[in-house]
Amino acid sequence: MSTTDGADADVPAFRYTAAVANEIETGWQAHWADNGTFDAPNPSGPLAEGFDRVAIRPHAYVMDMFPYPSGAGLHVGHPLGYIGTDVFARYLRMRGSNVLHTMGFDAFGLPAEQYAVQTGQHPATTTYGNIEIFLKQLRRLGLGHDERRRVATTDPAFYRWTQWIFLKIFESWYDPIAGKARPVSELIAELDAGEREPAEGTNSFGRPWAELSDVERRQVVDNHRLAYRAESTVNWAPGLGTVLANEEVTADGRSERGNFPVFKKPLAQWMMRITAYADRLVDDLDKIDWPDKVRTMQRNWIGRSTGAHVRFASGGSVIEVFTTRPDTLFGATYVVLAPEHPLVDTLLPASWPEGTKPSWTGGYETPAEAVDSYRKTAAAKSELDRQSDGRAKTGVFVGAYATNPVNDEQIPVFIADYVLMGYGTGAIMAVPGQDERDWEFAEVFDLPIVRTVQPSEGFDGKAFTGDGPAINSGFLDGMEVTAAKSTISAWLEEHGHGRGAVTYRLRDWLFSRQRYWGEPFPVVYDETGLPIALPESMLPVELPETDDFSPKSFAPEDADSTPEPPLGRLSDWVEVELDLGDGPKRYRRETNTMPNWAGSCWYELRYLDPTNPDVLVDPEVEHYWMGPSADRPLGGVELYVGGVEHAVLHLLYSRFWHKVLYDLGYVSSSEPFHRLVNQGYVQAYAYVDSRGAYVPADEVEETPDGYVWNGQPVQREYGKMGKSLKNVVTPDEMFDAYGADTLRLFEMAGGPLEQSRPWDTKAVVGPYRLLQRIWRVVVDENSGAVHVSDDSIPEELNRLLHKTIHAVREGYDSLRFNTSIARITELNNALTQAYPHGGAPRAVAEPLVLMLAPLAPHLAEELWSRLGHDVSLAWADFPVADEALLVDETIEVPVQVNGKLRSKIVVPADADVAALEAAARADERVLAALDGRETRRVVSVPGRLVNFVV
RNA sequence: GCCCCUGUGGCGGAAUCGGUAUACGCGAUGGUCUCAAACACCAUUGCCGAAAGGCAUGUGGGUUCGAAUCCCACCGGGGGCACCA
Repeated sequence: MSTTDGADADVPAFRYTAAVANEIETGWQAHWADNGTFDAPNPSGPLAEGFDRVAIRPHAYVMDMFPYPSGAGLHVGHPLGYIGTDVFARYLRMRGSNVLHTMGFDAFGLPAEQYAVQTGQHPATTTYGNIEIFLKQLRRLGLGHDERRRVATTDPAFYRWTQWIFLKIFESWYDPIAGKARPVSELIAELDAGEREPAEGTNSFGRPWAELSDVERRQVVDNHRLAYRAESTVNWAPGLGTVLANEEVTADGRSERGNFPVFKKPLAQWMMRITAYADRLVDDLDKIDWPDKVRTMQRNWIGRSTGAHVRFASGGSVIEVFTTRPDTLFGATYVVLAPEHPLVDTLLPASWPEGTKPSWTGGYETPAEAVDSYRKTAAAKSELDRQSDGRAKTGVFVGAYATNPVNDEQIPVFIADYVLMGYGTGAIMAVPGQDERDWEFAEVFDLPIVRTVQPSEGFDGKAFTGDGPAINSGFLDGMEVTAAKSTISAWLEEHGHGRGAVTYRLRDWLFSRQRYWGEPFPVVYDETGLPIALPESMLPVELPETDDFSPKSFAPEDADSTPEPPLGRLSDWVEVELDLGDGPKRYRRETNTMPNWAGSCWYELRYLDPTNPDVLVDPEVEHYWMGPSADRPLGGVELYVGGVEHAVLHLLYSRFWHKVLYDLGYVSSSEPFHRLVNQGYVQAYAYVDSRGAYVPADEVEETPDGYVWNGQPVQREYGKMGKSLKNVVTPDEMFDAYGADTLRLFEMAGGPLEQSRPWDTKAVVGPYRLLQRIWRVVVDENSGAVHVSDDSIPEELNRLLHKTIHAVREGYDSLRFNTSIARITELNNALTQAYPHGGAPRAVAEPLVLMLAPLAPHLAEELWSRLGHDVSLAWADFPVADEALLVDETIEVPVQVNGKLRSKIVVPADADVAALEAAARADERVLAALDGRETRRVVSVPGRLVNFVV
């Protein structure tokens, strides 16, 4: 690293060097901490001190996605977003807002536990050690956090409330009529009063509520809960030793963490009824200020499809299918069920009916054998197999026919693995004429194909999925798709053959994990085996101390293994005697723990009121910071910055929890994060030698012949920053070489926050020079004296100052800090040109320092103080541009001939259309370009340009 | 395959109300300072051309007095989804 050394004899004694920067920075960091500079007062409660000072101000909540405190510490890519929110928060504060900006730690979860297992230390020890390292690095960046509000999800005082929220969710059900969550106690009261019967699918006992036993009633109620235990097909990753949520499994059937194979396995697990919120989660996306990309991903993930259920009679049974194209019903030439569909067994005849095509039977003697064999093959197929066989359509006839309700045609019923039990009704009506998958299947099994939509002219494909008039469709003929859909839906309903229906791709959220390092469930089981919520007074249920915290994992491919929660080994903890109101009794504790997403589902609320022992957040405090407003109709955090990788994980789960809390009346906002920005990634070059091995990137030199390391040529690659690529640059290196302000400025100068950019250490000198030059405007490098003057500002410079203020504010407002930096640089360049030996007017120097403050706060504070101010500039007023000075008296206007630039003329700023044209016509270069030709048209736009068309 | 984003000098990027393309920075080149180097400072720097001028925002078309910006098609890069009926 070649940079200046403050002790170097040739360098002026008072130049801004890395050593000076370090001294200034640690000094101001201590000052801020000692004075609570960034403490944001709450309207009430323990953090209310000083609120009267800010009560009439606007307020803003600016937040980062909190980090996972890994053992590796930070590299220069990590703080990009943290610096961005800090700059914005500091700017808003200087614009007069009470700004809440803080940081916490998301510290439960797999990586912390794996790191602990590897190092043989308890996860608590490693986690809190890592948090210390992170805090040191974050502090050194000069982030203006309200440190009183810091939380860690692993702190019992924090997860007490994670457990409390779980209990609220457990004690709630979704009332589809009210369209919101309500307490289970109200459900029970309504059931007891006979005002309501159990919801469809929740009562498997075949008797009404009034005739059920107590235990049966408990089960019926449990089936309504938003947090419930259910036996269902879940994602089991033996290599991790835990089950996973759908969102944590990649498209090729592996775990997102660790890349282990994931198997579908029926297991009893805790689920969260996020599907009850599917509509609201989709609809509210339109009312929040998020990137389209993330909103699209959430919409796709939820996968709402509007269509209809249609009933096909088959023997004595009814097959209900879901379709988004009820208008194509006349073209339904067969029906397909998922192989696991429960109706299949009742449909099976003893033998193949007359006329069964040999290719439909799979070569088996009876339908039962054929179905049995097909099911086995399908079940043995992994996700990977399914993809690798090119999705060739397979299936088998079940030996039964169904009646198409619209034309009474008898159509065959198949099972095939291209129909999924988990979606819709697990059954489809196949319309090969309008569906590509159905077409392929029809070709394989030689099934009839009927077009019911007239393909557009020139269409030469197979299935036609576009819009067009209905054909071969009886009373629908001639209608366009939309009209045909509503007509047939009405017909189906009228004749009792179906009704409009909506289905979702979203599945309920698998909420239990077989890990030690997570929040214990506040749940016990009695002799019935049904869960019982512990009372609030027993919270937190603390994670028991143990050395035996390693997960029980298995060979990654061992699909037959079964999860074993580590807490299950602690029998003294699991078996417990409690008095839950009916005298002391023995109970068994729940031994699963919550997934690492739990804490991050609500931490934005705890920041607001981090020490409140009575409620998770004081409603007045929540309403002040997050309540709905004109700008934020659903409320929520003003700005939330984090990586796009959480688009359907954290950001979906936290919206769900927030909506439950909203329904139950604990918060006034119905969305947690009003505005979301995904910061880009800092990427880095890596270098490989001729054998393909990575060489240390910081030792590679660029020569005219290419890149060279240790005398040998190497190839440049581009990728993530990381140990394995030997290209990590740490903030600490940058602090040593340049100081934190230079690093902050450099990270923000690289482009808009959303944009990924390559790290280029040698470009860091740019911002470093800028800071040196700003320093030099205020401080004499040789004497150390402040050398600004009290002279008045020359007219031209004053106009530049105010234009700069205007542009810099625009940059800050729109999170395009790179443009703010460019304008600050321009102003400073003008100053150093005009006053090369000092003497710049204080009236320019001071606003310059203030404008720089959000980006390079330490240097700005230092200069501000040297300029004679004895109070931190953190709350100083951001400079305001004088509108009158934004427009010049004369302006330069381009003149074009036929759209080509031919000259520029200087005219009064208020020159009108005619004056502008006259001035242009008087210009010699314009005359030459016109060359005496007649102008056919003249476009004269005041303040913009003149264009002659000849 | 479908959907979304994106393409501007050697590099990061400005210019998004359709109105002077390339602000600002890095790098490069020349200079000042220095015994020398580094640092710092000053100047030049889209391409072709001696100049006049011409050509340039992935490619090809279109709309327009005028297009990096709007429309169509194609090509390249990144991301998401992937038998979801």
